[in-house]
Amino acid sequence: MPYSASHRDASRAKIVEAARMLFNKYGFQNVTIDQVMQEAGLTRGGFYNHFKNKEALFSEAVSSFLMGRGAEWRQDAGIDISNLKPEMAQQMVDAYLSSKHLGDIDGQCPMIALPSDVARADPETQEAFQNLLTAMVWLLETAMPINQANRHQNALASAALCVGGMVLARTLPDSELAEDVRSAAHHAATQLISA
Amino acid sequence: MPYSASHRDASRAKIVEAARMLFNKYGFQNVTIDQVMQEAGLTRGGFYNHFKNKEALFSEAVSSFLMGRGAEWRQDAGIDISNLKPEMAQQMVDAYLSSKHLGDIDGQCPMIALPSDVARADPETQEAFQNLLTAMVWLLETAMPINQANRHQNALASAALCVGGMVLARTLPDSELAEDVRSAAHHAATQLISA
DNA sequence: TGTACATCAGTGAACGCGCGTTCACTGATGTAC
DNA sequence: TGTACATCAGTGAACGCGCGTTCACTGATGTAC
Repeated sequence: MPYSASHRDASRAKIVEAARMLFNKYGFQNVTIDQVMQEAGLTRGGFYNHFKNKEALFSEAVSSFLMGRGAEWRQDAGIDISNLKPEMAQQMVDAYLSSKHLGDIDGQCPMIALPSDVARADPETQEAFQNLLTAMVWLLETAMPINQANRHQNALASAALCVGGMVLARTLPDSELAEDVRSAAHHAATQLISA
Repeated sequence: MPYSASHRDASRAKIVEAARMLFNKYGFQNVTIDQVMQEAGLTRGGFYNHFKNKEALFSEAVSSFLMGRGAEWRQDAGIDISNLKPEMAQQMVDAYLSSKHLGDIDGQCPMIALPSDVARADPETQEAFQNLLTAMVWLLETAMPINQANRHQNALASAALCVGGMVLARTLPDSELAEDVRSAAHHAATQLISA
C-alpha cells in the first residue's frame, strides 16, 4: 500500500480547499478542474483518483465550509459552538454582516457566494447548503438572549437577513449602496435577536 | 427598408422575453443561444442581428423585468407605482414573500433567481440588477405607513429580507424548511414596515 | 537488515462534445419610378 | 397602379475553442521475505 493513506487524504483536502476558494470567487461553472488541481499543486489527470466528477467536488467544497474555513471564521468571531453563550448570536450577526466578511471573497460563506449555483446543482450539494443554513439557525436560536419569544422564527428571519443583506451587497456595483444595505440588514438583525 | 421596424422590435422583444424566462429557470450559463432563439420562434444565426453577444442579452433580460414581467406582477399584487398608497408596501411584501412567487420560477424576480450569476456578469448587467433593487426600495420606502421613522433604513432591510428569504427558500431542498424560512421572513418584514 | 515486488497516486496527452460566434446565402417586403 | 429593385431580418451550415473526462504510463513507497 504505497503512498500512505494520510498522503492521499492530504491531497484530497488540498483539492477541496482549492475548489472551495475558487468556486467562491468565480462560481461553479467558471472554474476548471485544471485550475483547481493547479491551485492544489497537482495535475489535471489525477483529479479522478479522488472524485467521481466535478459535481461531487462542488458538493464537498460546500460542505467543507462548516468545519473547515467556517470554523476559523467562528473562532475569529469569538464563537465556540461547544460552549455557546447568550451573547454569541449577536457576535454571529456582527461578524456575518461585517464589511470584513463582505470583502473576503475567498473565505466568505458559500450561502453568500453560491446560492444560484447550488439551486441548480445536484441533491448532495443542496443538502450541504441546507446544513450550513440549519447550523446557522441553530446557533442563532441557541445563543439568543434567554428570555426571547419566537426564538426559532426570529432565528430564521435573522438568517434570511444575514444572507440576503450579504448577497445583495456582494452583487451591487455601487459600493456605497452595498454598504447601506449591509448596515441596514445588520441593524435589523440586531433588533430581531435582542429581547 | 423592408421588414418594418415594428417587426424587428417584436422579434427582439420575443428574444428578450424568452431569455428572461430561460435564464431565470436554468441560469445564465446553462441556457444556450439556440434554446433562446428556438423559444422565441427563430433560428440560431439571427441572434447576432439583434445583440452583440450573449452577455448583452443577459443584461437586457434582467433590465426587462422592471417594466415587463414585473409590471404584470405588480398589477397582480394591486400595486400602482404612479399612485402609491401607504398600504402598498405591505402588499409588496405579501406578494414578494408569497408561496406563489416562490413557485413561479419562470416569472419570479431576477434578484431571487440570478444573484450569483449577476455578481459575475458585466457592469451593464449589474446596473440592471441594481435598478431592480433601487426600485423595490423606493417603492417600500414611499409606500410605507406615514408616521414611520428610519424609512430608508427599514426599506433597505425589508428588501434584504425579501430577497434573502426567497433566495434561501428557492435553494433549500427540504420544502418544509423552505416554507418556514419564507414565512419567518414575511413576518419579520411585516414588522419592519409597520409603524 | 536489505532487496524485489506490488500498488496506486500522480502525470500529461488525447478525445470528443457542446456551444458561442461567423458567414454566405435567402427571401419577404417597403420604396422608387 | 404595377413592377423592378434594394435592404436587411432570418437561415442553417461550419468553425474553433475550451473543458470535462479517459487512458496508458510512471514512479514513489509500503510490505513481504
